[in-house]
Amino acid sequence: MDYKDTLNLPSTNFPMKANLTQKEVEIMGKWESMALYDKMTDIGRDKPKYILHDGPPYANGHIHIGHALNKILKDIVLKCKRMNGFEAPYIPGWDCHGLPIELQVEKNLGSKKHQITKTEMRKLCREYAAKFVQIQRAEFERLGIMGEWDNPYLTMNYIYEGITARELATFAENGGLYKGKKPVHWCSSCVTALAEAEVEYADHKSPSIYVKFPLKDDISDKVPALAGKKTTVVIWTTTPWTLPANLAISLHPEFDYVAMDTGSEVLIVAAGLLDAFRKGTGVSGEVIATFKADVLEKKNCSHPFYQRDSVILLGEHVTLEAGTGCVHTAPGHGQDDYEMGLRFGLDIYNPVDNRGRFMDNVEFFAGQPVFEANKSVIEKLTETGMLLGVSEITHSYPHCWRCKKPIIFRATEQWFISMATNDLRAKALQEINRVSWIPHWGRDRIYGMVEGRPDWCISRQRSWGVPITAFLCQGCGEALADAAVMRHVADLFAEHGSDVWYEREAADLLPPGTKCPACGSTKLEKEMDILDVWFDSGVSHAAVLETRDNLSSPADMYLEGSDQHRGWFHSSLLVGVGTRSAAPYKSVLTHGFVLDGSGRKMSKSLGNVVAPEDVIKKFGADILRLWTAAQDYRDDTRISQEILNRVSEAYRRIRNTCRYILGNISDFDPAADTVPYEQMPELDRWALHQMEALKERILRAYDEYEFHIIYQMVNAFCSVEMSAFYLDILKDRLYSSRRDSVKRRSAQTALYQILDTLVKLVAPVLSFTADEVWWHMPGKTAESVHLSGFPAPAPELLDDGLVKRWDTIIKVRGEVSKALELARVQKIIGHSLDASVTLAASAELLGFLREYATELKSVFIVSKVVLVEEIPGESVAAESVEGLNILVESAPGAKCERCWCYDEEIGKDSVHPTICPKCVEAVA
RNA sequence: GGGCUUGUAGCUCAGCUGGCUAGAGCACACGACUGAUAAUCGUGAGGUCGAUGGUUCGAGUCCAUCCAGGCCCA
Repeated sequence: MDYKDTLNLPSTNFPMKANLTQKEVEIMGKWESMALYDKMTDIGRDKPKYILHDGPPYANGHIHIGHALNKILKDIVLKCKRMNGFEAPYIPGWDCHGLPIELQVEKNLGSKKHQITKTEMRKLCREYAAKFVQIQRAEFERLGIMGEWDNPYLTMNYIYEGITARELATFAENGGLYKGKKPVHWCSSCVTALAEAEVEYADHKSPSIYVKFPLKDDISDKVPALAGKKTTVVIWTTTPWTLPANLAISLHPEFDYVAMDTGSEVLIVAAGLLDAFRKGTGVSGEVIATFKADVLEKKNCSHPFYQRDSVILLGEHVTLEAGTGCVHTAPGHGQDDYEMGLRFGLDIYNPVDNRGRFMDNVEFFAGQPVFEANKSVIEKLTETGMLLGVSEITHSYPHCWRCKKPIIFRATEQWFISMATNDLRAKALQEINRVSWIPHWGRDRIYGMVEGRPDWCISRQRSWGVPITAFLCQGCGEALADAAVMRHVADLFAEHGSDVWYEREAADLLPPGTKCPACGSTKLEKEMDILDVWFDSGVSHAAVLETRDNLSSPADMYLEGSDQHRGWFHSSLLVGVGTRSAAPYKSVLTHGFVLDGSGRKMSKSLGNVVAPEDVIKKFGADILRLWTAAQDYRDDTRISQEILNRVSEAYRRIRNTCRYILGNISDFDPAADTVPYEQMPELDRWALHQMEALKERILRAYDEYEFHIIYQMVNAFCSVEMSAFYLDILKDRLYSSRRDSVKRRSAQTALYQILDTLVKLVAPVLSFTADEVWWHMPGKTAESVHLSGFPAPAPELLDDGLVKRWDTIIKVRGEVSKALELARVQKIIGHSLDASVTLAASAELLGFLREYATELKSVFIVSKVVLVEEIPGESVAAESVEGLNILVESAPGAKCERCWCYDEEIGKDSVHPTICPKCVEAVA
C-alpha cells in the first residue's frame, strides 16, 4: 500500500516563483477594477485624518531611484497610517514651471527659438510639463503607490497660478515685498540676465592690475611705525572697469597684514601674499610693521580717481590664493561684494546700463562699453599715480551660452521678500522650534539656514513661470505692488491662466481707474520678471491643503530628501510664516540620498546609475519597495546588484514562508476549525507568543518610522522562529496526524493566525505580494489586505514563563543539533530521524527535560530520546549547557513507511505491518 | 573653505546613559534531505568596531586630530 496518499502534504497554487514583473501588472489591474483606492477612502470616512502633503517633483525627465525612494517611503507611511485607523489621503503633485523646462524646450526648438513669442514659448513649456507629468505618473503608479492619480495638483493649473499670485499679494499687503537691487550674470549683447545654468566658463584675457587706495585715517596709535608716513592699501583686480563702482576694500579678520616701506610710501598687503606681490609688481621695501586686519576696520581710504571714500571692511570671503589679501569691493558687481554691501549697509551701486555701457553720469567713462573702459581706467590710474603694476592674465571667465561673449556681473532691480519685515526671520525660527524634525538634527540644519540667509530674491528674468504681478509707473518710475490690484490680477489668472499677463495690455489687467499712488499717472506698464519656482511650490499648502475638502493645513507631515531643508521645507516655511504666521507642517521627515554600492554618488559618467525601471524589470517593484524598507533611510542609502540580490533573497524567504503556511492551511476553515488557546499544545502557544512579540515590535517600528527594523524582524522571524524551528517541527504533526485531529487543527490555527498577522504587517511594504497571499488565504472576506487594518494587539497571547522554559529546550536542541552533525560526519546517520539521542544532565535540567519527555523527539526531529543520569562510555559534552552530555546512535527498530520515524513496534500490526502505531491510528 | 551628517563581518542592520569572548539575518564553505525541491535543515568560517592619539581600572561606546563619503552653501 502506498501510504503517501494518506498524508496531509502541503497543497497550494500560490507559486514559489514570484514572477513579479508580470504578476504586479496583473495585480494593478485587479486593484483598478475593484477601485481599491476609492474603497480605501470610503473605509477612512469618519476616521481621524492623517495628512501627508506631497512635495512636487519637477515635471522633467523620467523618474530616478531617488524619486522611487521618496514616493515609496510616503506610500509606506500612508498605508501604515490607514491600517492604523486613519483617513490618509494622498494627492500627488508636480512642479511645472521653471528654467530647466524652459531650457529644454529652447533646446528642442533649436534656431527657431528666436522667432517665437513669449506666449508661444509658454505654451510649449506647458505641453512639455504635461507630457512628463503623465510619464512620471505611470512610473509612480507602477511602484504600487496609491493615491488620487486622476486628480493631482499641478503648479501650472490655472487655479494654482491664481493662488500663487494671491499669496504674493499677501506679501505686498503686509509690506514684506519690496524692490531692491542684486547682481546677476548679465549678457550685454543679448541684453538679458542669465541663470547659472546658462553661463559657460572659458579662457579669457584680462588685464591684471595692482591699485593703491591711500589711507585717509591715521592708525599710528595702533601701529606706531606708520606715524607720519604716507600709507596706501593695495588691491588687485582683473576687472578694472568695476573700479568706478568701488565702495569698499575687504580684509580678512584673521590674516596678518604687513606695512612695507618702499622709501617713498608705505604699502599694506597681506603677509601671506607679500612675496607674490613683490614678484608681481617689482616693488621692494622693508617690512616695518605686522598687524591684524582689525586695526584697519572701518578706516577710510580715498578712491583712486574719484572724490569719494572707500571703507575698509572685514570679511571671511577674502583668500590668500591671489592678489594682495585686500579685496576691491563693488557691491553692484560681485556676489561676495554684494553680500558685504548688504551686511554693512553699502549702496548696491551699479553705474552700468543694460547694454553694458557706463551711464551718462559716470565721470570720465560715460558711454563707454565696460570692456573697452578697462583701458581708460588704467590710463586714469596712471594719471593719478595710483597704478602699481599692470600685466595681462588668461583665466577662466563666464561667457554667455547663446552668443558666446563674455558676460558681466551687474546689479539690477529685483523683487525681494524681506526677512526683517514682520519679523519673518525671528518668527520662522520660532516655528522651526515647534516642528518635529525627524531625524532631530534636521532642526539644526534648517535653523542655521534660515538664521543666516539674506532676503529672498523672488525675481527671475525668464518666461516660464507665474508673473510678478506688479506694475511700473511710466510717469515717475515708481513700482506699483498694490495688494488689491494684485488680487484682481490673481483672479484673472485663476480664470484664464497666467498667460493673460502676456496676452493683455496692462490697462486690461488693471482694475478700472487704477492710478500711480505716487504721481497719479495712469500710464502703468507690466513688470516682466516672473517668480522663483520655489515660491510656486512654497505656496502649495495654500493652493492644495487649504482648497481640497479632504485636506487641511498644517499637514501632519512633509517627507522629502534632506536637500529640501534648503528647498521646499524652507520656501514653504517662509510663505507659511510670512502669510499665516505658522509653519505649514507639524513634522518633517527627511531621507538621505541614494548612492551606489560603494557609497559614491550616482552619475552618468561613472556609469553607476541604477534606474528604477531596470530594477522593476529585473526584480519587480516589491523588491524595490523591500529595498526601501531595508535601508536606514535617515542616512544615505546604497543600491547595487549585490544589495538587490540580498533583498530579493530575503523576499524569497518571506514568500516561501507564506507559501508553506498557505500549503498547510488549504483545508483549514478558520470559522469552523479554530482550536481554542486552552486546548493548544505548548509549542503552538510558543509560536503565538512569538507572533505577538513580532506584532508589537513591528507596530512600534511603524509608529517610529523605522522601517528597516521591520525588514530585519520579519526576516529573522521567518528564518529563525518559523522555518528553522516551528515549521520544521510541525511537519510531522501536520503531515501524519489525522486530517481533522485536534493536534493538527491546533497547528493550523496557529499557522493561520501567524500568516494573517504577518501578511497584514507586511502589506504597507510588500503591497503586491501581500495581496497575492491574501487572495490565497482561506476564510477571507475583505477584497484586499489593504482594506483591512493592522492586527489588534493581543497581549493575552504572551506567556513569558512558557517562553523561558522553551528557551531551555531550544538551547538543548542546539546542542543536540551539533551532536547530530558529528554523527552525520561519522556516517552514523543521514537524516536526523535516523537517530536515537540519549541525554544526561544535571539533576535540575534532567528533571525539567523529563516533564517534556514525550515531546522531545518531535522537537529534536529524531526517532527516539532517552533521558538518563549518566551515559556509560563515550558521549559528546555540550559546549554551552553545563553538565549536558549527548550520545547519538542509530535509531532502533524499523523505519515507518509513512512518517519515516524509526519505531520498535513496527510489524506488530497485521493490517499495517510497515508503519508505526501512531500512523496505524491515523490511517484507521 | 563653512553648516549639517555618515563610517561595526562580503551585504543590510543591532549594540540604551562606557563593563561581552562585539551580535542578528542574508551571502559564503562543507554536509544532510529529496513529502516546502530553482525549496528546506544542520554545522562552520568571517570583524585590530575608518585611522591615530588621549581620558579611564576598563572605550565600538567619551574627547581631540586626521582620512574617506554625502547633502546644502561658498
